[in-house]
Amino acid sequence: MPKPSVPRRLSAVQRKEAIARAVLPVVARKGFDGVTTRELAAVSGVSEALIFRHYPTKEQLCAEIYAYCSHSFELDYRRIVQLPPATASLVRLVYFLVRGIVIKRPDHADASMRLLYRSLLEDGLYAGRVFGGRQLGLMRRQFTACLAAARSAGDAATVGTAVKDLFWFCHHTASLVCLVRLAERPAVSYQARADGLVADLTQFVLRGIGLNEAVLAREATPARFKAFLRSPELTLLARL
Amino acid sequence: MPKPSVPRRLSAVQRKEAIARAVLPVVARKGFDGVTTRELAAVSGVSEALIFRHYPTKEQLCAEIYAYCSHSFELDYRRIVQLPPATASLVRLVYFLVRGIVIKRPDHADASMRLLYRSLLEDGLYAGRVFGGRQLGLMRRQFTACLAAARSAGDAATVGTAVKDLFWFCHHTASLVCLVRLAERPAVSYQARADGLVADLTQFVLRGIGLNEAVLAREATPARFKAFLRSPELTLLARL
DNA sequence: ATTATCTATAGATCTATAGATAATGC
DNA sequence: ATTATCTATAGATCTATAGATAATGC
Repeated sequence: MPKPSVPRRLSAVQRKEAIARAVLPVVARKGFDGVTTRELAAVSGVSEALIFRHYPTKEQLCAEIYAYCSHSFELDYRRIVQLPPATASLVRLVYFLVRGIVIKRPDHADASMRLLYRSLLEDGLYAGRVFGGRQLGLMRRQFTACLAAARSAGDAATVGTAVKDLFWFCHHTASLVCLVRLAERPAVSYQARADGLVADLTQFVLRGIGLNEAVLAREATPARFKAFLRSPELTLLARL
Repeated sequence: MPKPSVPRRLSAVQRKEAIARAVLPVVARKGFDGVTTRELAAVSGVSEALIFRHYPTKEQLCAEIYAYCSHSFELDYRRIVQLPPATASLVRLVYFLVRGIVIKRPDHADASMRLLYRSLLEDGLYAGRVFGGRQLGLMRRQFTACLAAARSAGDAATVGTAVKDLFWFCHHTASLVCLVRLAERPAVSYQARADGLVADLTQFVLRGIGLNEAVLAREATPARFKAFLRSPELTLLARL
């Protein structure tokens, strides 16, 4: 827990946000009931009294964290979403989706994933906001358009499942890998590592939604994926 | 919270287990830090003092819950695992795996899923025991044998991903659907419902591991799945 | 003069224990 | 006579507040 060396005097708004930011990872890791206000004060580098000055109750502080975090989920998917609807775009989209979820990110995004899963074990409100939010909504729309294009190009089998559900299945597969790896001692040890795992997962879900082997061999190779990482869509990853 | 009407006097061993059983769903739902010993006493129908007589600390009681629960995960997969290694067996296996995870079960199994996900957000020890346990180990071995058979029969494309990882991907996809539906207000609303969702998921992961469309059309239809439910493997579901 | 911050502490709650009571089995 | 169970309570901890102090901006 990083303790600010000199607890400078800040303006009310600055301090309020500083507290939320400092507290976020701890609450995400230990849960609302798992931390004490004493602890929150310690990681914020201020007294408990000051925390209660900015947030009337511990509960409201935690609510603020969720708000703060769902804002931070506002990622820059624009470049991905602007690609023309086509099979190739679908592969990119899914690759970035999977990679964004699986690859270990800076502590802060890590915390937001924890909050997400924690929310699912509780009221599911925050998770509902994230899953129903603008970002994933845009992704899903693009996914739908691309899959339709892939189907009419003969690149994907038309399956009975609703496209919406297919999107979530892709999302879910990657998400549980993320969750499994959040644990102190990862609960499953995969054969593949890092980029290999992302590649395997991407191929798995692309097959799952019906893309045929010929397309996969052409568009969804590790070499292609590597190339994606050097393409402009990369900006997305930096913030993810 | 069901309160035992007449708190009969039990033998030490019986009471000790009764407490663990009574307390399990509450701890699973609210977490170790989210419940108080007062609450645990209330749902157990005994005094706090009696709980501390049987379990020296709150922590040890919770440890016991995990032990108790991981034992309850010992399911009867034998029938599934005894099927001959073949494409048809693979479809059954995956169907039962997915259904067992997704379909809402009696409260108790629900609780064990919650503990599982909770564990992943913490030390991952319990999850590691479940994932590395005998049951899923047997499933995985059968999965491997069946997939090999399917491949050599020309029913499945041989993909680059390790078979072990493919098994987990199947497992994961279903697991996150389970998690999403554990929340009070389900965070994702799928187009498909209940059995339809299970069928869609099963097809999704079967495609994911490389089974071709011809096989799916033949072996993985809703009608087939329905037939599975009337077959002897059903005993598995009752306990799952 | 205003406002951020701290120290000290109240009041509630939580885990755990001590000692008393009541049910069971020999 | 033994042992399961309860009541009452100690001691620690936790959330939240009151009132004092110190830094900033006019």
